[in-house]
Amino acid sequence: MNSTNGTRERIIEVAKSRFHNRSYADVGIREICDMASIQKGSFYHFFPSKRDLVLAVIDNFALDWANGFVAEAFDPLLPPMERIDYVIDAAYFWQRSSKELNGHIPGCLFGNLALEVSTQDDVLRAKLNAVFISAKDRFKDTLDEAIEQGIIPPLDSEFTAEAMLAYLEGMILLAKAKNDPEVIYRLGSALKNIRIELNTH
Amino acid sequence: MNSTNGTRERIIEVAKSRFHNRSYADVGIREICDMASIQKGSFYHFFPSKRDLVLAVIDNFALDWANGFVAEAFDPLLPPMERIDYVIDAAYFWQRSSKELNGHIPGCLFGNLALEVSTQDDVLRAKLNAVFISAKDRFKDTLDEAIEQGIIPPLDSEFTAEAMLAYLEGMILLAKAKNDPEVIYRLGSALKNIRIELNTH
DNA sequence: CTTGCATTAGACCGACCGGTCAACTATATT
DNA sequence: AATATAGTTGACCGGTCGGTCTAATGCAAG
Repeated sequence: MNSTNGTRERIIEVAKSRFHNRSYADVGIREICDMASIQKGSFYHFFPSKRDLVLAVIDNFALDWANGFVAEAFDPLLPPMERIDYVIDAAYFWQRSSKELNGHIPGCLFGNLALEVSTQDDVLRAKLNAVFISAKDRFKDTLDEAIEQGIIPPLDSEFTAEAMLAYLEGMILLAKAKNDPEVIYRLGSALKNIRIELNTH
Repeated sequence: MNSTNGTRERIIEVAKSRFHNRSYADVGIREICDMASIQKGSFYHFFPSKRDLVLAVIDNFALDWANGFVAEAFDPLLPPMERIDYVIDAAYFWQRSSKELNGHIPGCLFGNLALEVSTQDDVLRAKLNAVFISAKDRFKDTLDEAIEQGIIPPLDSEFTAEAMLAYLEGMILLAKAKNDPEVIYRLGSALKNIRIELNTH
């Protein structure tokens, strides 16, 4: 019943890597097929269009992410604010090792795609936004826990979580523009001190 | 001696708008020529390649920026920390009015381009990075002034400035992904409280 | 009026784009 | 063994890509 060769998975894996290291528009179906050692016909057997592929890639990568370093960083056994430091560490080491492998920083796939396609495809944009929302929620839960335990004074955990995500994406953007992972290392310490007070609106 | 028609300037203006609202890869020479009401021959008379065009667009936009809202926001007559608030206001109103005009948030041209091309073209990346560095320097000068006047406690102004820029770009990224300028409004208040202490390295 | 140069026009190029299609093969079910 | 179906092949499609080229303009100086 299950595909034996896992061709579909191979396509997604190749596309994920290519999209992440270059851009959605710059990577063609032909190239993806070549790298997955298949023919175009096979590709279109599994995906109706390039757009459907990138949709699947986003799902796949969001899952990787959730099960991978996000699960590690937001480990409930860690003290809440240490989890936030862990996020920085994970981002730093990931970008650094990517640079060692490929010579350049790929940045965040979701951030890259969001800036590339948001103005052109609202469905894609919404899907990317959903990933950001779930990332924000992780931060929010952590902040709520820290407040409850009296580790940090009360704040607007919803907005602060969003602000932390913004700062994280911004650091990665700047690191990519500099092609220097150390940016994340240098700026990371400020992440957990970001605060948005309650009732300022 | 000077070109009368300003064809070159028209090309840059059109390209700037298209690149900003869509993406570098997605906008073709043909489309730019159509919108500038010229033929391909004219385009290639002024620009050897599409890449040279985007280089010129970056220069042009950086100048617009420096003379426009950056000059306004970093007005030496304003109290230092108010300048930083002004940056947020400017970003917010700009994105909001762009959305009213086009239905979507274009984000920051430099951020968009940086994420799109940084891994593919090192010269382009370096040019974008230079724009970010000069933006960071504006923040740094402001912070140094605020410290000197005793308005804020001493901090690492270089890194804090970089962190502020990262946060700004991150907010814009998230706002674009949500297609909602209010993100900038909501999160903006945290910008001027970002701090990176001295000697933490 | 002529020369010379900057600018413009638009046909044209090969390459590649995303996508289609009919034929073929492998595999599982009956 | 026969059949159905999932997977695969590779030729093919119209269209667009970035870029070239030649010929025709406009215009200013001699």
